[in-house]
Amino acid sequence: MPELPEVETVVRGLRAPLVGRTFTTAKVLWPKTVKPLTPAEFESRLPSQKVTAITRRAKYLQFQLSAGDTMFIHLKMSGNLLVEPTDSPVHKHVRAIMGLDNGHQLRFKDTRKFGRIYLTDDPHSVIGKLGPEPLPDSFTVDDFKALFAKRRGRLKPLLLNQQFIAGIGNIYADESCFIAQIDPRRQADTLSETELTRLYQAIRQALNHGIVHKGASLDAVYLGGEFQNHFQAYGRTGQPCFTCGTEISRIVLGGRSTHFCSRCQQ
DNA sequence: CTAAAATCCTGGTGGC
DNA sequence: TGCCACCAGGATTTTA
Repeated sequence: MPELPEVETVVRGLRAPLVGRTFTTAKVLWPKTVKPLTPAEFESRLPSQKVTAITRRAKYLQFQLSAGDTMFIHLKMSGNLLVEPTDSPVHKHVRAIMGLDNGHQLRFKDTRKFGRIYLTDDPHSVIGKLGPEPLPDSFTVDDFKALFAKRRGRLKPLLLNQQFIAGIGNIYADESCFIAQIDPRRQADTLSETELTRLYQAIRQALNHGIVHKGASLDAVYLGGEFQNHFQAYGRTGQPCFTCGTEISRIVLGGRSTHFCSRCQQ
């Protein structure tokens, strides 16, 4: 359940139960979950550290800890974080358990085992190479245009490149291109000033919409609700474009499924 | 330099 | 019901 809006929603939901709490135990059930530490190192280093703040950088959750460490969690494709009573049943896909000082546990559940938990005193080693966050007002349209200077390659893979711009995933890349009415196959250095301005606004609109909507109904999203109704391109292969009625196309671009309207998006 | 393919993993889905 | 190919919201590494 990745992408910036989901991660932001998870962060907001974890602050109340976790900020101010102290970790008392740690158990790694799938060894590769932790980096760069071994499970034994992680299990001895986390306990006694208190959570002082939880923030987000790109698709990473960032836990500020009292001993000066930072714990980053990347959910990748299927990760999720649960706060559950210590005596409650542990789901089979839980990969790490972090005990709290109030009878609860933070449990990292991740079916596909791609997710990672980093514990380090050097945040730069984890998030140092990430591109800019697209949502703060300090990130201007001029900043966005500057990113495209002397960049080659097609547009969509560039939007997915976290070192180029941080936080955009496959869904919001497709949605942003649709909103901006730009073909995701375009060479990045052929976009006009007008198109770049549209794309900048589209990215922020799509991401903000995702945050607002998920904040309101996170449960409905993952219980199989009407979430997909909010997408205009992603996952709508063969269905009519809401703008012109043309069937939405699906192609593979940069190894990722890509959905777009061949008529609206030029 | 771009770019495609392989890799890490499990589970759901749709075709036969 | 079984079997199988294919698909999945990420990101890095390898290969061309």
